[in-house]
Amino acid sequence: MSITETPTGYVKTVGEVAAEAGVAPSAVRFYEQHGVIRAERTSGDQRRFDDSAACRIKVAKVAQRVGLTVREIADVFAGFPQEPSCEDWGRVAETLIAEAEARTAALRGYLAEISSGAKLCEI
Amino acid sequence: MSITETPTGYVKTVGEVAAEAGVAPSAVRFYEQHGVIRAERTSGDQRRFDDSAACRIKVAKVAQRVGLTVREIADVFAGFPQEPSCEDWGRVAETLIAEAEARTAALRGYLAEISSGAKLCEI
DNA sequence: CTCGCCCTTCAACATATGTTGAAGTCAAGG
DNA sequence: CCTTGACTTCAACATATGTTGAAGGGCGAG
Repeated sequence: MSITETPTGYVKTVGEVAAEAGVAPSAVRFYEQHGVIRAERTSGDQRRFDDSAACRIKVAKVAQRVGLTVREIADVFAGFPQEPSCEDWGRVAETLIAEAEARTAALRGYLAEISSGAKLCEI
Repeated sequence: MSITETPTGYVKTVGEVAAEAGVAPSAVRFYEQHGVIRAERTSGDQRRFDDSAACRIKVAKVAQRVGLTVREIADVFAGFPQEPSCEDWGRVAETLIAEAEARTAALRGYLAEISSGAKLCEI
């Protein structure tokens, strides 16, 4: 009785997700291998992604720009539902922004220490 | 008439700078190769760094955490005086913080777009 | 002047983040 | 059914960021 066909929307191919996310197909496979996105397989062993895949990849690219590794990004998405709600995205957003701000704060703190001539600026 | 001996304070060895900055000597050589720090050479071809070297490296490490590449960090230090004043450090600080905040803003903007259900969150 | 530690270069290795190409398979349109 | 384009895996390559080890040389203390 359970619906086993298209239980969720795993319908997009590698190429479609790649085009949507603005990256190469090889990058899509890379992100899947590293847990940033998830895929089901067709009977012919081809990957099928849901709609959130391209979105996750775009988030990953922006998060990489603030210094998060692919591993760290995958961790943020761990336990993320297949079909995320806007609230789910909101939680991810908070986590990523908090991390970015923590790193910026570390930078700012260290730079303040130096440029105020604290101890490192004994030049 | 010009003073050619110890024109500036290039007196620290690779190992000293490494210990001061908390990195491996190999990393110090790496940063010099990539323009983050500068060295003079002794007659015996050994590197000698000034006091700002360890400081630059520490800044570089923190800047890397917010996503800047070594190349980008070297660019920030391009044209930086050998013997930087606190104002010089202040300018570097402003540049780095501005870049970090720009990247965080990009992350924030993209995430806001998604989690508000704008167009990407048509899940 | 010699001893030992730190320095030198260079090549190989290691990890992260991908890209490219070869060889073969799948799937959708005619 | 058959062609064709997109898919598969796997290995090699590429760049960034370093580390490690070998072979040899400098420099300061005794």
